[in-house]
Amino acid sequence: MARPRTFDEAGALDAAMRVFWANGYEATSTHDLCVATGLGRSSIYNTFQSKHELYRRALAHYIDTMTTRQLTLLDDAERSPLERLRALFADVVQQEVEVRRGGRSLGCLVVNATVEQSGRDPEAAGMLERDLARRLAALRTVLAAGQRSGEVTSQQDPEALARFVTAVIGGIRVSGQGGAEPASLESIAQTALAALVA
Amino acid sequence: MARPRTFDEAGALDAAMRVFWANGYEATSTHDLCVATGLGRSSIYNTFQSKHELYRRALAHYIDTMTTRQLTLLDDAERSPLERLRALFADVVQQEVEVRRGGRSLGCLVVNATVEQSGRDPEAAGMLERDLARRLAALRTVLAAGQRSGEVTSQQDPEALARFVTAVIGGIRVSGQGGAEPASLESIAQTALAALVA
DNA sequence: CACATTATGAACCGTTCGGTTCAATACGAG
DNA sequence: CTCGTATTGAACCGAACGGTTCATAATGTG
Repeated sequence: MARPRTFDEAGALDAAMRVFWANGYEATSTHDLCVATGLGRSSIYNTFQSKHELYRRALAHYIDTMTTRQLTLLDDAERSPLERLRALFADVVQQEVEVRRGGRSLGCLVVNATVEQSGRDPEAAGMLERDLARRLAALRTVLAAGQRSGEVTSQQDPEALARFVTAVIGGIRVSGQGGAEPASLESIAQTALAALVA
Repeated sequence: MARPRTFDEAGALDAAMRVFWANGYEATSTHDLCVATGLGRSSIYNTFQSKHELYRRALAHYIDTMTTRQLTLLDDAERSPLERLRALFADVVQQEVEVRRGGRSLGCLVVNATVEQSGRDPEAAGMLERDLARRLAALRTVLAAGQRSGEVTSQQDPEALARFVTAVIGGIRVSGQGGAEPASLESIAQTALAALVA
């Protein structure tokens, strides 16, 4: 056969994802990607075709990890709908605290990409739209279940409440990037949750 | 004396602000700034020193316009605290609808700068921190007044509620950039407001 | 052990970047 | 009218950009 790779493609993708997450697309140079992944330029271009394609795959990798995790929380049949929502908020806050560097969080790559790229890169915009649709659908389901069981307010329909939850989560992410303390993020989540109870 | 300017510095600054708002800092080239302002390179560098300094001034200009407008709404002695908060949310939603291009909003330059620059540009981070502090202070005041008059829930202290309002506004902005319909943004604001009433 | 095949790093490519220089120009004060 | 000053656009600068080329090195297979 031929000479085998000496690096792990999945590991390189994960490293690239973290660079895009921390710096955004435009501020990340191909040199940055080489340093972060430990690969040479030709290995990167051999494996991922272009910076843009690597970004696409990094974003897909992030979405896959993050949304899978959140949908798992929202589908947890062991908990009541409200408990699942509480778990979702707790997960978001915890994650914001975990990715803190120098007093600020890195936020969420999905939010960062929405802000930086959705108006400029139709391909990224499409990925973000499909991801949002999945998350909204899962939220609508759990919110509707909560309304049926009487735990969740019926003052608005599940679609509106799902949009609200999504917006608050995005707001928590931006607040974390703005330097808000973990306790502040928790209180935001708590206020949002209180708004959802019947 | 000497040869006078043929352009309006304030107008050029406003045009530059819109480019940074739409494209972000990194994706905006000095050529883009020349086209948007109608100035030549030397005029831009004569007047604003550098791309970074022009960004700083553009961000300051945005903050000045936006926060002044919001603080005016929050300080309106003619309205009750809750009505002021309602007016603030309405203003945010209306603005998101107004700056829609190609089905998505441009969001808010303050949010965009927080996401793109706060972890990378300490000067921008400082401006954003000071602006956030001003907005939080105004919100605390009106929320505390609402609690005294019984309009606003006392389940959380004014600081926590102010953080919540700020987060939801940021979330509305990101949702607008993600392509949410105006009606969705309105329902988010409505849900947030409902969470604030006693 | 030799071959076919792939990975790799260094050197290279044209372009664009942010920024500067400079000669030509335009104007108000004297 | 002239002089000094400031503005302007075009030409220019070195550096960094994303991306390619290519000679070299490394390997499983026959």
